[in-house]
Amino acid sequence: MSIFDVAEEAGVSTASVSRVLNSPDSTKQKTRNAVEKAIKKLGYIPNGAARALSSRNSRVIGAIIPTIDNSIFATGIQALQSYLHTKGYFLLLGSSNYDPELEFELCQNFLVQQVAGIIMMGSTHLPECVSMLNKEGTPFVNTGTYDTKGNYCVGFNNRYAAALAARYLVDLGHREFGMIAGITKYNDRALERISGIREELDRHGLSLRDERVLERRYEIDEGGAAFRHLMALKDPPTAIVCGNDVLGFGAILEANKNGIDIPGEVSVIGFDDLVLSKHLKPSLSTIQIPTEEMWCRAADTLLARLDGLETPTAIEIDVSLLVRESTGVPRSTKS
Amino acid sequence: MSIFDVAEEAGVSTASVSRVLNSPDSTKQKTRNAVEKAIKKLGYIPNGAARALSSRNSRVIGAIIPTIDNSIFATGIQALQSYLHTKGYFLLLGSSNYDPELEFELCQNFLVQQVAGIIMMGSTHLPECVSMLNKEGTPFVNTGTYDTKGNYCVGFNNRYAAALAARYLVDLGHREFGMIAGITKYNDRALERISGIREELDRHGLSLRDERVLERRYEIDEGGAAFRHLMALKDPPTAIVCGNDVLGFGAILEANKNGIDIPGEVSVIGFDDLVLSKHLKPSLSTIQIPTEEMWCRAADTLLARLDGLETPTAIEIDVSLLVRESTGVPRSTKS
DNA sequence: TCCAATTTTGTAAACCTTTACAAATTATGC
DNA sequence: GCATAATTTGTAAAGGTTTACAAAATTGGA
Repeated sequence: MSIFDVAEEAGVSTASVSRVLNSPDSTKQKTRNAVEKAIKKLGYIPNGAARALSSRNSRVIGAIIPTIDNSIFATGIQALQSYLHTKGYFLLLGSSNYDPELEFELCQNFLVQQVAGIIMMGSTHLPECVSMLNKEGTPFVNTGTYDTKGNYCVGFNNRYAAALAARYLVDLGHREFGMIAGITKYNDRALERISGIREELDRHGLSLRDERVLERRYEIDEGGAAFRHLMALKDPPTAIVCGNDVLGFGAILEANKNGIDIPGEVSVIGFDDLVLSKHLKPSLSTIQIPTEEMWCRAADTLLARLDGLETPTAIEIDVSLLVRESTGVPRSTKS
Repeated sequence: MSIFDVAEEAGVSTASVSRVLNSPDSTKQKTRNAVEKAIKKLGYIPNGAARALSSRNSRVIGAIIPTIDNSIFATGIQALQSYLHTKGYFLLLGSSNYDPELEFELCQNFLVQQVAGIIMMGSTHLPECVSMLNKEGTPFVNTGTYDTKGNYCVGFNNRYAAALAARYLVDLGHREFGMIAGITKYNDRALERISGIREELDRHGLSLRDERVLERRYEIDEGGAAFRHLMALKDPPTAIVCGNDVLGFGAILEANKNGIDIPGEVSVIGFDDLVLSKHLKPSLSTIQIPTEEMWCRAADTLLARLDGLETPTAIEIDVSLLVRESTGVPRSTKS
C-alpha cells in the first residue's frame, strides 16, 4: 500500500498525490477530490521514513532533559509536546540523568534518527557533542539557561534569579545563610544558582560559608536531611536557600515534623515554583519560572531556524520572586 | 556523506559496511576494522530514515499518555525511555489530554512516522483507532489497565485495587464513605476504581451514595475543594477514598488548613503512591503501583512481539495496599 | 593438493517518497 | 479563435539504506 496505489485508484500520477498531501493549493479541486477519496477508501497512510529520506525533513524534534521524574521538566516536556503537535512536529524524548556522556550518546542516536533539531537542558555539553551537532548541521538550542557565549539558548539567568532570592532575604534582615543546592557536577544551572547567592551576599558584605552549602540530589529526603543538618549547627542559619522546590519541600516537611517554625525560626525559599509549592503549609516562597513559555519559545526558535529565519541567539525569559509564607523577618530582628 | 563514502574509504562494498553496522559477527575482523576506521575518520552517521525505509523497522516506539504533568505518568515515561534506550529503541511521546479523538490523531501521526509499536494508557480507544492499528499491523499494548477482553495489556485490575482499599477501611470499622474520584468520561481506570469501591461496599451490605462520589480533575485544588464539600455534609463520611494521590494530597492539605484531624475525624486513602505521599503529614495511605515495572514489561511485551515471539495477551501487575498515617479506626468505633 | 562445504563479500534491486523538469492544460487579452 | 502566459500535471531521477542472490574466498577433510 503506497502512493502508487493511491495514484492508480485516483487516476492521477504519484506526483499529484504527493502534492495533494503537501501543497494542496497547487492542485485542482477535481484532482484533490479524487485523491482524497482514494486515500480515504484505501486507508492510505504515508510513509514518513520515505518522506524524510526524500524531502530530508523528518519533522521530528529531539529533546534531552536530565530526568522526566522532576515535575519542572515534566511540565516543560508537556508544553513542548503539545506545542510541537500544533506545528505538525513530533517529539523524540531522551533523558540524560545529568550525564554528558549519555547526553552525547542520545544526541548521536537522535542524529541517526534524522531529527530536524534538538532541545537540551543547560549549556554543559561535551565538546564533541557540540561539534558533532555543528558538523551535521543539526540546529539545537539550550534551555533553562541564559548566556551569551555562543550557542543558541532560551532561558533565564540562573545567577540573577538566585540573587533575587538572596536580596529579598537580606532585605528582610537575614545575615546567616545556608544553602541546600543541587549537585553542581555537570549542572551549570545548579552552579550558577550558588554563585548568584554568593555574589549577592558579597555585595552586602555577607558571605555564604562553604560548610553551609550542601549539594544534594533533587529529592525530598535529601532536602529534609540537609535541612536537619543545617539546623543542627551550633549557630544555624536564619535563612535557607534551596536549589529547587523539591529540596524546599524536604525542608518544610522536615521542619513540620520536628516542630521547627518556618518562617519564625528559619526562612526557606525554593526555586521553580512547582504546583505543590503554594499548597504546602507554610506555602513555599520561591523563584517562579514561566516553564511552558520557555519551552515553547525554545521550540519556536528551533522551528524558525528550520524555516531559514533569523532568530536571536539568546532569548532571556523573565523570572520572578514569589513571596509566600515560608519566608519572613528573622527572629533576632523581630525581638 | 553516505554509506558509499564509507565503503570507498574502507575499500569494501556498501553491503559490507551495512553488515559491520548491523551484524558485525557475520563479518571478518579485517573488514570490520577497515570499516570502523573509515566510519570514525569520516564521522559517518547512518541515515535512520533510509534504514527504516529499507529494513521496515524504525526502532521507534510511540507512547501516548493523558498528560506528562502527572507524576505517575512522568515516572512511567521515564522508566520506559530508559528501558527502551537499553534495547536500542527510541521513544516518540504524545499526550492525549484524556481525549480519544486526540489519541486517535496521535496514533495516526505515529503510524506515519512508522513507529514499530505503540503503548497507550488505558483501554478506552476510538474503535477506528484500534481498527486502524490492526489494519496497519502495528502492535500496541494498553497499560495501566488489566482486562481480558481482547487487546494486549500490561497493567493491574483497577477494580480489584480499589476494592482492596475499601475492604481495609470497612475492616477498620468505617460505614460512611465518600469518594473523590477522577473524571470518568473517557477514563476506564477512574470508572473501574469507583466500581471497585462500590462493589466491595455492596459485599458488606454498605453503599456509596451517588451524591458522595465527586468526580474531579486530578489537581490538588480540586481534591481540596471536594474534601471541603464532603466534610460539610450534614453527616460527613468517616472515610474518603481518592481516585489518586493528587486528590489525596488536596484532601490532606485542606484538612490541615482547617484543623480537621486525619485520621481522627476522617480517614483518607489515595491511589498510586506518588513520591510525596509518604512525606506528607499525615502520610497518605494508598494503593501502590509498581509503575516502572509496569511500563518496562509493557515495553517488553511490545518488543517481544516485534521479534515475532509469543507473549501473553494480558499481563497482570500486582498492586498493594500501603497503610500509613492517614487512615485509622473511625471515631465512633473508638469511643 | 584438491574438492566440497562453509564463510565472507559484492552486485543490484527494492523500500516509498519528493521534486526538478518537461509536457499538457487552462486562462487571458486581443 | 489565436497566441501567449499561467497553472496544473506527469515523468523519472534522486534520497541512503538493507538484503536476496550470486560470486569469491576460506576452511577442512581426505
